[in-house]
Amino acid sequence: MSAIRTKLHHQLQTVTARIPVLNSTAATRGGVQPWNSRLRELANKSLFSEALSVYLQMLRSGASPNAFTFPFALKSSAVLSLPITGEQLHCQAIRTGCLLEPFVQTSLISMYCKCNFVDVARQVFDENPLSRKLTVCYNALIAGYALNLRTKDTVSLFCEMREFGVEINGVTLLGLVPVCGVAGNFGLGMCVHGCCLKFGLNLDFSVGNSLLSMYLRCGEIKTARKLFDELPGKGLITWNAMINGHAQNGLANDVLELYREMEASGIQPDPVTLVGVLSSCANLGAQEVGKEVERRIHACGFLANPFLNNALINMYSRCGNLVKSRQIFDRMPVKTVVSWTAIIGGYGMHGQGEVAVDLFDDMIRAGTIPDRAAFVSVLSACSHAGLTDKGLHYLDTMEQKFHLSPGAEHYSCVVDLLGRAGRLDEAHGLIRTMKAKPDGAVWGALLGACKIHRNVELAELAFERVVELEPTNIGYYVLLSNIYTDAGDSEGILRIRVMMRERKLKKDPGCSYVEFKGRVHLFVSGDRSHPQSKQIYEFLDELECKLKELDQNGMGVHSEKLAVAFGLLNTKEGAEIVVMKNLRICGDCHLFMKLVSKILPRREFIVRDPTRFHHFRNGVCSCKDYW
DNA sequence: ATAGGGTTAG
Repeated sequence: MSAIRTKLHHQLQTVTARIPVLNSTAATRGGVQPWNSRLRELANKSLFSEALSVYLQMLRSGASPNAFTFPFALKSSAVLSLPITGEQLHCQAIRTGCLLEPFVQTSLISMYCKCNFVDVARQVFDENPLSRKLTVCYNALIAGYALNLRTKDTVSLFCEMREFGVEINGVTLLGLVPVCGVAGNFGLGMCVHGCCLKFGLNLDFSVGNSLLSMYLRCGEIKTARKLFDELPGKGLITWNAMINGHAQNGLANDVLELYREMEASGIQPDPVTLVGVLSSCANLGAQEVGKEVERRIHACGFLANPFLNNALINMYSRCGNLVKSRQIFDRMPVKTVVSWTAIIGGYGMHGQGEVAVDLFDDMIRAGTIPDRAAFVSVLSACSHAGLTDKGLHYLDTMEQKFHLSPGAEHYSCVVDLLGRAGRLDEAHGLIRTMKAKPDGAVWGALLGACKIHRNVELAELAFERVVELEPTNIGYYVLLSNIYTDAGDSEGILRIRVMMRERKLKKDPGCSYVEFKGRVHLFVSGDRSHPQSKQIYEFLDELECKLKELDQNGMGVHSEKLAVAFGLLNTKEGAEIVVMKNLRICGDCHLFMKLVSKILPRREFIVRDPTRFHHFRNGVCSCKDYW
């Protein structure tokens, strides 16, 4: 921090030399008032860079800034995160004798906080005794500490405020919220909620919104819902907090429902709303809802919003519509690393690893610096497409060229990569020497590779580790059990079964989702609650009969494939995507789809299993390595 | 006339 301070100080001195010395004649010549109203106008319209250039024009014209000028200019440099400009303003406030004005003081503190110079803000706060009498100054600094997640400083300042008897208002409590949303600080959040009740601020519109997002960030969905229902006025931000909070907790179906509720309540969504909805569509494979959102984006004129475009690319990629996602990507005038990552991930998921890898190289040529997430997408593309050496090369590049230290999420891709290629010892060696702590996914990837290459000994070792890390993940028990099955080791199978019983682990019932006409239908194995389940089962029986004729091995049809039947039943009417979640990727599932496509050769449908999409057209699947 | 807070993508 002191190094940054020194650097800033140096810059401050150089710019101070360039600042024109203001004198009274200059000030009277121009008159500051018209400049101030122009500044206010621009700042109110959020045109902050324009506001700053107006400020510069004002200086050039010879007018002297006064106490009404600085808050606007400081807010502009805060929003644009321009600490150097902010320091210049600080310096000019000193020269013009405006520094001790409460409004200027508060704006300054806030500006330094927003530019991540909280300690400089603290200095400004400490240097002026007036600060300790003003709620607004405390509020600005508390919010600054909280945003930088400095829990201790945030809380001690809040306590000091109470000790000195400075008035606490809604904004004070709002400022505290960011540190409450961090895992482990939930207790603090409860205290803040308690304070809100104590000060009678809990029904304040903004405080309510803030508490809501705090609970959602902590994963306290039920508490959030209760608060939401109690809030007297629900505005755009209330709905946004709710929708995005649910989206981040992976509750995609609830998001779609909330979105409908929001529309019904007559509140128009903004880009922030739609980003959350699109991310849920991506997770559910709900392309129809996604398309509806896209139409809305066009209608509302949000087309230029980069957040929305990235969310659209992600949604179409994950829903298997690579043509659409590529179109949007190509049309984006400014592509960020997030845009590239979304499109690379899309191609990677579909087994088009070569395209993904080429795009990654294009990105680097275009001068975009990849971050850790971008490397995850390219490494996983390599592992899906079997581009072993390419993947190893990227892992190397990541460290050597971009100075990013790979995390467990990167190593799990590379272990998968080596494992699939049969280089099990190298994969094991990598785990032993990797710098990050191996997590369940890393050992799980090795276990999966042992299944492919039938290595029981290494599988047992990997299983031991993975079960230490994720003792309740049933998938790994099933995987080892299948390895024993392949090896004909009936004792092994029994051991796993006993272990699962001792740990009270039960296999979750298989379930699938189907999107149909903007609704996502959930099917659980053995469940007959769907209103159309009678027709679905009849259709399933019909399918099964035909399948038996074709299938000599007698694979049978499980009820967890209900969703597939439902999707096929409605294909004529537009069910586009059949999402098969939690469905084991085993031979019979693939065979099932193959047979279904023979029975229904003219239907076109897409099946998504947990790792990729399979597009069936005229009885043929587009995925090369599918059969 | 001027200050402090809450919701966004991979």
